[in-house]
Amino acid sequence: MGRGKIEIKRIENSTNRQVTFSKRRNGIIKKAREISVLCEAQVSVLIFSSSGKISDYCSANTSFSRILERYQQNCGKKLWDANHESLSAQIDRIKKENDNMQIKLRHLKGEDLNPLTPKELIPIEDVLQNGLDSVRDKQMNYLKMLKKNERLLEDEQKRLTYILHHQQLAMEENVRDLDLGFHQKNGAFATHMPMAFRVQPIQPNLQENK
Amino acid sequence: MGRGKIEIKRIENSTNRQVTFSKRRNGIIKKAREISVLCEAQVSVLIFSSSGKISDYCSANTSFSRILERYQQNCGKKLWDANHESLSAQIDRIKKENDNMQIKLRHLKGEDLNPLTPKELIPIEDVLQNGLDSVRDKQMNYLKMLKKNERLLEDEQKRLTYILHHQQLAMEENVRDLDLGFHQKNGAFATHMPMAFRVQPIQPNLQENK
DNA sequence: AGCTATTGATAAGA
DNA sequence: TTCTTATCAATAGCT
Repeated sequence: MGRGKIEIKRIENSTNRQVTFSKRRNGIIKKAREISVLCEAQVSVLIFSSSGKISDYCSANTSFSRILERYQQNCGKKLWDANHESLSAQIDRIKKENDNMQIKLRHLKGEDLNPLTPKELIPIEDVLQNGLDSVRDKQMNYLKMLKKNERLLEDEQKRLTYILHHQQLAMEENVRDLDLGFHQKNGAFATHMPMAFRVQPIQPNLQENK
Repeated sequence: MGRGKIEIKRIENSTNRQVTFSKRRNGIIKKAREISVLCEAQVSVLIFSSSGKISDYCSANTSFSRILERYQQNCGKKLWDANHESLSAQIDRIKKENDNMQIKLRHLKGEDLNPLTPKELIPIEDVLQNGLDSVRDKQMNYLKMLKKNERLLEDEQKRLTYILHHQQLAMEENVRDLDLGFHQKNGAFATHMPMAFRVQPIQPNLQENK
């Protein structure tokens, strides 16, 4: 069909090949559409050009997924071996791992110990003992830390009380100064004020007189 | 192309439809083969007739799997949603489960306890204590059983010794009888033999005089 | 299944 | 890429 008959073998001329690809691809997809309408067929067509361009067709009344699934069911061939199989294998592997961990967990919880021999109980006991030691060690650390914090808070409280005391002394002195009247200069007056501003309740590390 | 033009719509006559399907299906597959040879294209065609008959074509230089994989990679569409997705989801679910168990196991082993609060340490401690109690309980049971077995074996040994003793007595008596000559009947002679056959070292439960 | 008149597809050229 | 068109291929209706 065309101006001349052509042999069915690779078209060497690249441009020609590209053009022919385009035309024939359209033809195939048109045919696919026609047969699916005329004969109520379900058709899926996937075409990759040599340059990697992709074209596809799928009957209107279905989807690629459904066609593939149906194909696989009907003829037993595994279409997506690579993917499906590897995923299945992965699932099996993880499930196995899961089961093993489940068993270990159960054993550590003291469940399902009956089928175990005394020899198998020993490592379990060791792990439990170690775990218990670690947990209790950790708890002791927390306790120590709490006590330490308590001590620090006490110290801080003492410090604040001390500062408060001095502040009060300073204020009392100010009041006395005011009572004496304004014969003194501001410069002298100011020497007492910094004491009040230097009280910063929290952040003992920033205190110069720590 | 044919003796008359036809509209592209469902062919009502069933026989006709079937025939047309056959012809056109062959046509499409032929076209697919041609384009794949002429243009170095990779082509996949799947066709289901309305009666469920399946036909397929795949370029010689590749496979369905590869084409599907390539298709999925190139155009992002997920071909096997139903399968692939569900498998992926399953894997994710199991992996999550796995991770959780792994964490629990680590905690029970006394690892990775640092990020835990004291409050979170308490149930872990409880589980460990329970597990340890169970394991040690089990070990105690085994010990008891061992001791019990030991006692049973001792009893059995005593019994055997006793039987052996009687057997020896019987044999001595037999020897004495033989020395006296054969004036006695076999019946009387036989009364002593059963003692020997009744010695069955193991299986104390089957013994009448247990 | 074959046959063949007819329509459809397309190779080559623009 | 698209259009045109001469030519070949596919196939509808029959047997």
